Order: sequence, then structure tokens, then C-alpha cells
Amino acid sequence: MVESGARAPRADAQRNYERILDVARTVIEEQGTQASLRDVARRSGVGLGTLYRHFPSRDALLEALLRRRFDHLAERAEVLADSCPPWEALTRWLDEFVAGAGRYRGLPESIMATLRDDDSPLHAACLGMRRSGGALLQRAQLAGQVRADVTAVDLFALANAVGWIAEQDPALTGRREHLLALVLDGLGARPRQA
Amino acid sequence: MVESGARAPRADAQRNYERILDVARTVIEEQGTQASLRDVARRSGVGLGTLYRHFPSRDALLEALLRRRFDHLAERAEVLADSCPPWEALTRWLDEFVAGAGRYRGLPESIMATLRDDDSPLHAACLGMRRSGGALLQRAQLAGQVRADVTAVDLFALANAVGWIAEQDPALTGRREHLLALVLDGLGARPRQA
DNA sequence: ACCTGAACACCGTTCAAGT
DNA sequence: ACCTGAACACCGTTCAAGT
Repeated sequence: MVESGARAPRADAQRNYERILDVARTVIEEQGTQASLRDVARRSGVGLGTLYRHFPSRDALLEALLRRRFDHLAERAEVLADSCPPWEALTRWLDEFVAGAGRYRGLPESIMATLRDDDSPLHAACLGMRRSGGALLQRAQLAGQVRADVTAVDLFALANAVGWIAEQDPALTGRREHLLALVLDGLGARPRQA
Repeated sequence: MVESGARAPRADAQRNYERILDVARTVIEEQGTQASLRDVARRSGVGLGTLYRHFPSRDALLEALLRRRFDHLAERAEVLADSCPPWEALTRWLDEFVAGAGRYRGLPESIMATLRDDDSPLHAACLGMRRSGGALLQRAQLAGQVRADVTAVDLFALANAVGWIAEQDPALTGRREHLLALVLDGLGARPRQA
């Protein structure tokens, strides 16, 4: 019983891990993805080194907070592909993505940074999410509903751009869906429904 | 001759002002609008307090670098209105705006921050620039070439969103015009040219 | 009138010392 | 095995002291 493959973490370590994660969620909700890690450690009642031991980088913390959601969105694309017509599946998925990207201030920027950085612990999940959206895009393009000169990179970028701009001005936050709809409309093949 | 309204600045002060501005342009080209002001002072060979005396805030420095350009773009809108058909005037102006916003990394974000902050020395110039673009938008809408549910705030925001996303990924920087074209296409009234 | 740089209040990150 | 917090190298901003 002593050696069971991966050893169970010490009880205090586990408590710290969970406490830090809880506090981080709160602090990042308040201050955005660029929140002060010192503040997280302070409010967790934990030394700064302890935070870095459990989460060696800001992205590691973000991964713990967002990994599930990103993976969920990747799967969600497949569900939508099976249950909706091409254009509707695509726009619904993008609506959900952009709503999620609006959860924390700074998240669209973090997502783009993560895609740039092979070493980020969130890199693979982001790529996977983008690829899933890309499948919906391709499906809509094959159906002739989206212009052919749009790539998955373009599409994902534009969705993040909308998420970003919505957080730059209080007057725009409420118009996020409207802005996304405008952009998506531009991607539609010319004669779509009129 | 002693009092001629506004006194001429001391020669050393004027030299410092110009030196700081020159260096700031270089440093901001290198590091973006969030460049280290300490670094600017250091490389100007000037005390940190001297920088703050001449430019009491980061925006003051940005104003000195960008004011002309912003005012120029405002006037440019009138020229285009007089020399081009509505849709072409609008898209050309936006092309020029987005190209300018791509001059310094971080500029789209600074522009949006400036619009939010009444006290920024660039606030008025930004508002004026947006208003000028808005006039071109209205003209295109009156001509039935742009959908009616787009506001000047939406349009300016989307242009900045495209400028921002283009700097988030090297692969996108070269596709700035393409992304802008996609978005503008979405703003076009449905049956525009076939 | 203008310049200087120390001082203050913050960061992120690392790591020797403790338990 | 894990935790702690001082230490290091940076910020932006202010301001007393100098010339």
C-alpha cells in the first residue's frame, strides 16, 4: 500500500492547491487574467513560493481554470455538427466561444498568447478548440454558405477580436453578440438568404 | 522684449523635450505603446523627473507622437467624402486608419483606452477621428450601401479590433487588410453588387 | 526655471533556509 | 516533501534637494 504508482499528495499540499485555485478564480474574475499573482498568494494565506510550486506560471493557473471549458468547446463542435445545419452549427459554436472568452477580462489576449507559445500548458487545448471550430467552418464552406477565402485561423482570430473589443469599452460589452453577428455576416457567401 | 506673452523655454529644456520625443519614438517602435518610460529617460540621457516634467503621463507622450496623425485622419475623411463615392470613401478611410493603428504595437489598445478616459490629452483627437469616420459611415448608409444597424462606435470598434488581432499573431499581421475587408463586407447592405 | 535621482509602492520570479 | 519569505531585477510616479 505504500507504493501505489503516483503517491498521494500530502494533505496540506492538497489543501493549498485547492485554496489557491479557489482564490485565483475570484481574483481573476475581479482583475482579469493579468491579476497580481502576489495578490492571489496573499489572499490564499500562502507563501509566494507555494503558489509557484503548485503553478509554475500564470498559464498553469489559467490552465487549471480553463482547460475543462476549452475541451468542452472542442467536443461541443462535434455535437453541433451532428445536430444542426452547417451555418447554424458554426454561428452557435462561435457564439458560445465568444461568450466564454468574455468570462474573464483579458482572456482573448491570453488565448492568442497561448496559441503563439508552444510551451504554454494551454497551447494544445487552444489549438484543439480552434481545430474544432475549423471543422465547422469547413463544413459550412463545403455547403457553400461561407466564402472560401476564410481560414480557420482567420475565423478564430476574428472571434477573439470581437471578444477583445467588447471588453475595451463598457458601451460595447452589451453589443458583443451584435458585433459578432456583423462579422459573421461578412463571412457568409454572398447570396445566402436573400 | 522681456515679456512677449508666452516666455520662450530655456534652451536646455527645449533640447531635452526634443531629445525625449525622438528617443520615445524609437523605443515605442521597438517595444510598443507600453514601452518602459524609465528606458526612454535612460536612453535620452535625462533624469526620470525630467521626462515627467515634459510629459506628465504616458498619454502625453503618445499625444506628441500621434496628435498630427489623428487630426490628419479626421481631415482626410472630408477629402475622401468630396472625391470618392460613399462606399469607396468609407473603406479607404478605414484602410488608412487601420494601417496607422498598426504602426505601434499596442496602439489599438491605447486608442480604446483614450476614448474611455475623458482626461486623456488624446481623448478629443480620438473622438474627432471617430466622428469623421462616422460621417463617412452615415453617408454610405444614406446611399443604402451599409446596413442601418451599424453605429459609428461599432465601426470604429471593429476597425480597432482588426488592428489589435493583427498584432496578436505573426501569421495574421500580413492578413490585416484581408481581415478588414472581410469585416467591411459584413457591413455592406445585403444586395450590394450581385 | 529646470534637472536629478532617491524614495515609495508595486510587480514576477527564484531560491536558500527552514520544518 | 513542502512551505516561507527575503532577494533580485524590474516597473510608474512623486518630490526634496540641488543648480
